[in-house]
Amino acid sequence: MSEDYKTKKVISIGVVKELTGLSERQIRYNEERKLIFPERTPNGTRKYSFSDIETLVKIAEKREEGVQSMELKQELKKEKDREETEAQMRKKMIRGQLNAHFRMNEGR
Amino acid sequence: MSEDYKTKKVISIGVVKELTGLSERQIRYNEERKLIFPERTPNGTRKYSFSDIETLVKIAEKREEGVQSMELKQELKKEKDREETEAQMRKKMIRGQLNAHFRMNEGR
DNA sequence: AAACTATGTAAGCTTTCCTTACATATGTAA
DNA sequence: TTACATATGTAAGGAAAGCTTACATAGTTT
Repeated sequence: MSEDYKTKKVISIGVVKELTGLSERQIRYNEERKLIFPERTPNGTRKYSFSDIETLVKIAEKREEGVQSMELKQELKKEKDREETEAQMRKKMIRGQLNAHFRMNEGR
Repeated sequence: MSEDYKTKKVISIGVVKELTGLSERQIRYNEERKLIFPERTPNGTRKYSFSDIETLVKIAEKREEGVQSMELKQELKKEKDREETEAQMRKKMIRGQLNAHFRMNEGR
């Protein structure tokens, strides 16, 4: 069992609708504008992750403030980049610590 | 958004089938035997959590070893009790630490 | 004004899910 | 051994959920 409950795409549109309060139309429209990327089962049913749901909620909030798709896309991209950079940083830090560790125990 | 991705019941039976490799028949049967407890939407569609899926996999493994529902129920109950006890313990420990903390800063 | 954005809604169709019921192979108990 | 219990398959018929396409519309941008 894969373990990443947050990003695994297992939720169908009806539940997404429930959890976000958005209409199916709105949910699909956000896909059309390339703001979310559900997967599809072999027969065409869309599957979303909890992460997608969070993104949808953020989008809906922004849109209420008048922000539109193009800008939202920029913002989401920036956010993703930032997250990835942070993940990279963490990785490097761990590697650094490991290196330090092995240098310490070097001539064991 | 509630945060507990592992226990939130959002997955329909088709996906559970995919993820576990069990037949719908088997999945529903385990419910009949009171080994899992999916929720229902207002219209009767079953909704499972990742946690349910993990339970189903455990059940399937045990059954292959010839263990049957009655015993499985006992085992699952024991496991649940154990988990709850552990959660309790953690709570108590935290409370203990908090108490200690406030005793330390007592006459502040 | 023309084009674009965001959303609603309807039609028609396919897929998914539900319940009920019967069949069956094994295992267990009377 | 006959009878019951367990675990699973499968089929029928119906209801719910999902999909695409298309048209309508109120604002916004160009």
